Amino acid sequence: MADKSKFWYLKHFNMFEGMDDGSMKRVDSLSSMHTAKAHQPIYFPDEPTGTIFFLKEGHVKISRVSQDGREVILDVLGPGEIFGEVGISDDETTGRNEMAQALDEAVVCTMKREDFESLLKMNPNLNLEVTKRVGLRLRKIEERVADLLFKDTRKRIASFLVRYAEEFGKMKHGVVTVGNPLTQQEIALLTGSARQTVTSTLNEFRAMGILDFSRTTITINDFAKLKRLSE
Amino acid sequence: MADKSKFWYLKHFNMFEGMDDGSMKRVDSLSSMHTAKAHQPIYFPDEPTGTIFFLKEGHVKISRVSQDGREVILDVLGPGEIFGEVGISDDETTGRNEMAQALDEAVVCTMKREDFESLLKMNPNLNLEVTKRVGLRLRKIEERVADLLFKDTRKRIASFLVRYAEEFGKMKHGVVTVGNPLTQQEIALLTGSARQTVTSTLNEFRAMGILDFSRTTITINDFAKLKRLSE
DNA sequence: CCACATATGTCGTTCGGCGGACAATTCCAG
DNA sequence: CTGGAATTGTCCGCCGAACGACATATGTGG
Repeated sequence: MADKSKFWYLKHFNMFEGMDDGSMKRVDSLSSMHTAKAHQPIYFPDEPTGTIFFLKEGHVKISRVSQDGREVILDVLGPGEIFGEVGISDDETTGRNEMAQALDEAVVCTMKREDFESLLKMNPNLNLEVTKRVGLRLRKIEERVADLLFKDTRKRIASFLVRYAEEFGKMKHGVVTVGNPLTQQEIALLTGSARQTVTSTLNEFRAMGILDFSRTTITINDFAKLKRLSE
Repeated sequence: MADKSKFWYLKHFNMFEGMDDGSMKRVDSLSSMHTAKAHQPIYFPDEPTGTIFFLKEGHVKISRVSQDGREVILDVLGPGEIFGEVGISDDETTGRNEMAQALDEAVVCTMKREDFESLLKMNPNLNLEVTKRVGLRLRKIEERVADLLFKDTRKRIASFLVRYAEEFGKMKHGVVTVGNPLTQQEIALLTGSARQTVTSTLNEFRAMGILDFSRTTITINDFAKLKRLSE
């Protein structure tokens, strides 16, 4: 799984590595740390303006709510990811209807966008690192668009499982285990399908011996087969 | 249309502005310029090396082809956009199955990724600018995912027209005109619908007096109404 | 440890819209 | 100007999968 190793590497690479002590102290003084329990929204009332978040531990879902109250999950992020108004311009067209919510116990650092930007200007390597991460996220979501555009529901769900496992899973003796903070309803929102369909598809995959799952964990026994089903 | 002006501004902002002469010369020596006629590919799925492209004039579509030969259009880019392996890591998991193709007469500059990266390291402002652009593209595509996930075909097509007009259109006396290098087939690929559905939806909109169109141009008479239909 | 909330499982109906078939138009090369 | 290629227009049958209804299982707080 050459893909994965790269992805993993990038994600877990400490962004602030290689910074001189002075800058490091500056980072420290400019950022503050927060923790959030599962299902808690990650938005801190005191910081309405552009804020950058660094996800240290746990998982966060980025979602959007439409007028009629329906939710769409745009992305699920893990440790090492940056979110918030990364690289977005000055006024906040943002704040609108996007929200971030902890999926499990999550630890995040926050920093004002202005501060972050000035930090970036002073640290070219850091800046490059950020660009890479955002670029990676761009790829990830492009992949998802491609899925939505030309795969049927079954393939999309398989595809989701593959990518989710590649991103967050742990491989052991050829079996991939993923701790799963997502409900089937949420998987449905991510894959653009109905909750019931997710249920039956998962059960179908289980019946085929491809995977096993409980509420909290997914175990993929036959990764290759799952991958085949997703294409 | 506050949104648009910002978007427009960002896009047309000259990335290399504010660079000192030395760097400017370096940019000049490192990049080369190419032109492509309509339908000409700019790079192919297989293309191995890391190259960055700057779109100076014209429009380019970024698409992907699946095993079974079907095409998905990931994005349509206009002047000022960067594409290629922006911010992607060292080895190229990339080259895979993505391709770029000119939609009309297009002018692009190319540069090797390594050169570009070293340039970025030397020019923090440039780097920040790149990050912003990529971030903007991330937003754009997130918007599209949201559309695909909770709008029906009709709304998606309306939504596409709105965004397309906002990005590339020219407003005059309350009427928006967009030169349109896309075929209905391509609009279908972008919105995740069937060509026939695009045809009839466009005609429906025309019958409603919302817009008018020929093969080469779309004119939107009632932008507000179109926007309402897209939500 | 019990009650209630939340999550998962199953079934059948309904319908948006995909995709085939074919006609009509527009475009372009020769 | 003319014939063929590409694009657009129209009709409709069929199917995937959304959604409602309801049952069961699992977890959580009082």
